[in-house]
Amino acid sequence: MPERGRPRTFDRAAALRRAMEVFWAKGYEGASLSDLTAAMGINSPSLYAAFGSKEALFLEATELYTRVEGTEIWSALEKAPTARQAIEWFLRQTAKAYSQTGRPQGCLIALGALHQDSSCGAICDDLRRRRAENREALLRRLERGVAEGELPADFDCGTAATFYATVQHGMSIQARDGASRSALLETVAGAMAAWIAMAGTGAA
Amino acid sequence: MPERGRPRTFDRAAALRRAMEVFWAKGYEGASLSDLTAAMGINSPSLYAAFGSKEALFLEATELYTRVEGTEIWSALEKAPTARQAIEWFLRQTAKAYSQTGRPQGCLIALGALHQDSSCGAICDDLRRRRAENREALLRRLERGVAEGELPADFDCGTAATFYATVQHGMSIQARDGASRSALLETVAGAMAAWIAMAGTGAA
DNA sequence: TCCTTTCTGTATTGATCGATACATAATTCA
DNA sequence: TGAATTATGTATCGATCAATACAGAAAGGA
Repeated sequence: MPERGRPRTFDRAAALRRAMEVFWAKGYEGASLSDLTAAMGINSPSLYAAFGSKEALFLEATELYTRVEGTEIWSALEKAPTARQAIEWFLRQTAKAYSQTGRPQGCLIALGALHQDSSCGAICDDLRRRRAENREALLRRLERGVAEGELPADFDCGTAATFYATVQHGMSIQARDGASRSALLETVAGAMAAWIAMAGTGAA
Repeated sequence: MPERGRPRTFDRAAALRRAMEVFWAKGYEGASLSDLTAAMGINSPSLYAAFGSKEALFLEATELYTRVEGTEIWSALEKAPTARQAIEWFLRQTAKAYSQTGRPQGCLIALGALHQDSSCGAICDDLRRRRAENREALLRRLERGVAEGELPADFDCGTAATFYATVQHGMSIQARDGASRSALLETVAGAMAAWIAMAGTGAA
């Protein structure tokens, strides 16, 4: 069923990816329509026809970010054979992703919109929800470790999930400050040192 | 030597404090001149006469924040008898400060301006410098712990300072997400668990 | 009292914000 | 081929941005 009317002359998916990069680098409020249209290679009427509004474009961009940029970080959680390795791989992939050159540093979900009082309530709510989901994913993996007997029954999964999620948020700010990969890995080393004490299981 | 000309009719220090609270809640770019003048109870010409520009006002506000709001957090570093207690008090004071009601949550220095690409280069540089100073303060306290024999000679002060500074940054985002004090203290507990492994000294 | 200096309030500046009106171009359907 | 539909480019909308011009008010110095 071919579409009616004049066909679109730009690649919607490619334009969305460019928009994601602009939001990633500048945040929701810091990214102006001029920034977006310039990066996307289109005029504002095309943007509004294809995406609806700046807010809707941002929500699509974060969805793309979650689906594309976060896969290596979060798939590590599932692939790792133990909870301990899951957390360590998760943090190491974070350090790697946050220090890659040629793209914005840190995480769009963590840094995209932190000041609720502005006119971006829905944006802040969406990012907050995604951050909460990240903690939930950590929590589930830790609880699996308890269920499988890797971790003691009294292991405090909630505390550990909160802690590691918070460490990852901090790494976004660290990365924005220009931290090298080795500096980010120092944070990982510190966070994994906590594991030893929390789980009572040594060995590196 | 009395001042020439018509005297100012508002309290400059009180107005600066109001401005600090607005920047704290909304960030540098999110705080408009209208927001600022409304909170300060003055008109924009008075703001410019007294502070110079929005940028200069922000720099004064961060200086005030560092001097007033951070004292309990950073004085804990010096007062604590051991490096271990210094870090723990530092984190506990952070959890307490970041979860106080009736004021913005999280840290102005950590959250005030994270997107450099905007037109706020000097602002971002100033905040980044202050964040680096915070890590340096942690580093000095840890090195003192080594010098005093509390910590082993091969204790990696740099890694630990980076780690704890990053945890504090993460706690700002956690606080912005509405985390309760007990949730922030979970992060503190996780971070202090790392101490046991890093320093090789147990006991709570 | 008059002059100088500084602050205050009103009104406004040019620039930029997010979002659209409108005419034209390009396609499908009948 | 003509009508309907959708996209594009130009040009612009009212609102808001940070920052000021200007005239009047309130002080000290002469």
